[in-house]
Amino acid sequence: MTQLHPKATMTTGCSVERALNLIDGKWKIVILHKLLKGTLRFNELRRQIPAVTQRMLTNQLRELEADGLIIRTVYPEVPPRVEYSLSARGRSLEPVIMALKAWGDRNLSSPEVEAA
Amino acid sequence: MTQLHPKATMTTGCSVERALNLIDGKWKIVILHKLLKGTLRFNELRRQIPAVTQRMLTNQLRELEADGLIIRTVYPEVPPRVEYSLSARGRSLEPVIMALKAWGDRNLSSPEVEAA
DNA sequence: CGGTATCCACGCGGATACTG
DNA sequence: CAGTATCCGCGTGGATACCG
Repeated sequence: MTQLHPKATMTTGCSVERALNLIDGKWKIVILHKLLKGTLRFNELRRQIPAVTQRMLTNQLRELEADGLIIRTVYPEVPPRVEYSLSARGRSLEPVIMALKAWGDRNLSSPEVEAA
Repeated sequence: MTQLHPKATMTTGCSVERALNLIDGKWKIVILHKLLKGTLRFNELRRQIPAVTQRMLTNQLRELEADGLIIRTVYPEVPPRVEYSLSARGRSLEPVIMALKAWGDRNLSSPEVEAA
């Protein structure tokens, strides 16, 4: 045991702060976003998020699992196969993720700024 | 120069990742959430977010300002007065923040609810 | 009041090597 | 394929003191 992800859940502050505790970490939202489209294997996730390292991906996946946002399924096959999918709780974050994506598409795709 | 907040903006990954770069940091979303209700002074923000330290609050506010999400107004008065408010861009994040808050309220069963 | 400046600890996170 | 293990730099962020 490397004793990573020593957080899982926290109980401080308002609902916004507490919600953030579940989705902070550099890659959680991105991972959840990818999984919205369907179940993915470990290396499929890696390929879809090139900037993440293996270590970090594992770490974030473990935290997401510990928080009940994703489901990790191991198939005891000869070439190991592990699939990650959203739990009901994780899927309930879809409005948040899509709102964030919509905002990103609108505010970051266009180089123009400050449309007051 | 303390050389803090050396990020401001990044341009990597998909729109979700890039959007996250603007709102990562432990307190940004919380700050934006508080400012949704109206302009606040520095110490008013501190009081509304007890867990944040002065240093971090300053840091996060500077980054938010650099990213054009909030507006910092200094009133040259004898007891200094600095007010923070959302920019148009920052206010456009309201759907994201409210979606997150709604999710937190529903999934974390918060003991208290604040009026939107 | 609204910050800076400085010191310092800790853990995040990258790089690399190894495994069942 | 899907991880662990280990090393380690560096940024994050707390505590404290000071300032205009």
